[in-house]
Amino acid sequence: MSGRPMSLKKLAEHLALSPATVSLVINRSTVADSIPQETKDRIFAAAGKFKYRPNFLARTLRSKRSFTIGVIVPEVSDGYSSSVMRGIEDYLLQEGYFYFVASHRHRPDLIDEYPRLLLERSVDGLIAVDTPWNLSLSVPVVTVSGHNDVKGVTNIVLNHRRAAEIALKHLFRLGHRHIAFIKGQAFSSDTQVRWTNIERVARQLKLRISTKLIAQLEGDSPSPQVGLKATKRLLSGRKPFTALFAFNDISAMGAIRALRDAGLRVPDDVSVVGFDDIQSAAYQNPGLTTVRQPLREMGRLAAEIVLQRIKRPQPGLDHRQTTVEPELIVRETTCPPRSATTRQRRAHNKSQNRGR
Amino acid sequence: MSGRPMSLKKLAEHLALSPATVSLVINRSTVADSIPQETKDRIFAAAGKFKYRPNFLARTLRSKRSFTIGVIVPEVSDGYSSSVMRGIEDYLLQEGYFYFVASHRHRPDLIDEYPRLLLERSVDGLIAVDTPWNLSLSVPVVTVSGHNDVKGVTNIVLNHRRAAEIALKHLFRLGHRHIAFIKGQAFSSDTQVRWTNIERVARQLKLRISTKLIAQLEGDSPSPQVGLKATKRLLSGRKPFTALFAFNDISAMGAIRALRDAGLRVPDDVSVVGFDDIQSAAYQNPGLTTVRQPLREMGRLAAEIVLQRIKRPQPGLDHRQTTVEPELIVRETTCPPRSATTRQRRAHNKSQNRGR
DNA sequence: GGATTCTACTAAATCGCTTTTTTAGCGTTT
DNA sequence: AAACGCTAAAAAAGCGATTTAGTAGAATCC
Repeated sequence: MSGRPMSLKKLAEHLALSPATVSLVINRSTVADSIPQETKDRIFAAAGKFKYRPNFLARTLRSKRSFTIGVIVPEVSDGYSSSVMRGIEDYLLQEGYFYFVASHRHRPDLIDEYPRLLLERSVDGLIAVDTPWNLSLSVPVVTVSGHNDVKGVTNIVLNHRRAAEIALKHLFRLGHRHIAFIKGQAFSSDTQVRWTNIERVARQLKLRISTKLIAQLEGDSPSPQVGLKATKRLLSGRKPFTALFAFNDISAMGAIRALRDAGLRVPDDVSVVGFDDIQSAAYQNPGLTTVRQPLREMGRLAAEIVLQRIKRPQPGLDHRQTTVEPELIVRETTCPPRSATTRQRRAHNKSQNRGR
Repeated sequence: MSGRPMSLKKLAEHLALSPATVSLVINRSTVADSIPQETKDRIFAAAGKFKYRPNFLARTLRSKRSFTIGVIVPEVSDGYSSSVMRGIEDYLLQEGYFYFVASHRHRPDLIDEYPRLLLERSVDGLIAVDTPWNLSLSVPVVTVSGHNDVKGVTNIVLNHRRAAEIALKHLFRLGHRHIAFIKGQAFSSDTQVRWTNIERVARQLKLRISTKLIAQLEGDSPSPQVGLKATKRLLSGRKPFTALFAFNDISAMGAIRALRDAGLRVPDDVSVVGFDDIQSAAYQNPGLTTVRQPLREMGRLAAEIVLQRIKRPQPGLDHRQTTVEPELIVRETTCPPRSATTRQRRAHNKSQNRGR
């Protein structure tokens, strides 16, 4: 009917009140305490009748709160980010916030640019997922799997020590002694910590990691292709292995494909352990054994923390870290190594026991 | 240094010019044509020096263009939506737009509420992915896989006739005559069209579809679980089938799991065809044969169309439809039916040929 | 009964920009 | 010399809210 949506001014005019009064009442300001209930009722009734909704931009411009969060991810469609986003969204929308998504695909220029652009759009806070982060900004920042100690940034990280432990111990107990590894790409924020912890746990288990059995993911495609290639390099190294610990589920899927293509059976000839437990991991054939990261919970936690920090900024407890726990999900891609290796295992086990 | 970011007013003051002049020059308004280059240079120099960036909200409040799109999806982490979103994002960010994401998980109240909420946030346009749509809004709307004819809404749809054709003909040529089907959930916007076209093509192929071999997905979980359950129902019907055409890849994965659990081999005992070709389809073991929807392209197209309609609204060509083509991706979950069935197939083929 | 405190509001200043309308000065026509 | 048309810029009116400071009138206090 009317040209454009009802504005505060028109509503006030209709009520024969000033815009100030209407605004105060609608926002339940304490200043409006003295206004009689009758008048308040009139205001709410009119607002309802004309379906008055305050103009979001005007309100934000004035009050400096946009109820908007910026989410920066490497890639929206890679299973990892989207699981985290699911958790972020759950909480954010429920709390009346919306969010912008920007995916940088590991391009340094975009990693640089997006935070600025989002800040320009007055986001109240930022969540960065699996993205290297060094910026200290004027709004709260929470990273998921970020490892830099930056002022004003809260990092949500997995207990990587424990993750390495449950995966390696699982393989070790099954009898594997020749384990190959696929490291993450240099740009992934988890690559470094993950590897450091694997080395540490391996030392503790007295497990020797052969440099010939380490391959690194290369290229920024989010597809299993990169894992396939890394595994081919491993295979062409001609040093045998009975198990493979991949950097993530996606690369584990590529690895399995490469192993099959090479005529090896999974898990009979080579056991494979993935990382993340993305949705499709459970529905691989065979089901992928993997180290589960509680991605959705991590996203939710990130959202919770960022909102909490927006609502009441704590000057003291500014930058800190929150750790979440991994869980080993044993499915069908791991089993004890076969035949020849079995004897080897027994021998190993003996010396192990003696060592204790 | 300075408390808050440089504003137009302060910049103008520093230049001893009025805000109006500075605004006009910076926005390259034709009104500023008469202003000498020297002055313009001074303005740009100062803007650069103080890193002046116009306040986004103020600008939007005034000019009524937010350079923001709302994207409504059922679920951010389900492979389908995220592939589409990838395409949407590619184009949008490249064109200087940002987008809000809202996922409704098929809850009718949210499907109702989000468009309003997004409009309140002054989005310039809306993209709805796999979401039933009846609203005619004040901004351009583009749906991906929406099938309602609504004023002001452009639908991007797959050529479903062709999709049914390539899938069924593939199975038919392999010799399958007893094909089971998994229909989509009632809330999915493709369910109806997809099924209508399957029936049409089946008639054309003189292929009888037994009602006992139709199962419908139930429940709104985005996991393969629902496909698994549907397949179990199919299996318990005790009517044998040699092939299964699933509603999507996710349910196909669940179906494969159910078939294996029942001791049936895929594809030797039962061939399976999926739909969508989400990322993980290629990396299933065996690789999933599926009808590929160009999801990313559909997203990109949606973004292109919505921006185009924002930039120059065409009163005449308002609501229309754009069709994209499917492609059959043959991997490893389909093969001719076995032994007993083979004879059957020969017989069938003969009568088929005679029929022509 | 004058001062003080409430009550019930309103005025007006922002927020930071856009955009139409004016203006002031100067050279050119007719 | 009055009228006109440029040029170069400024004034001012929004956009639609929020929020602080203020005020008129009634009630209360001493």
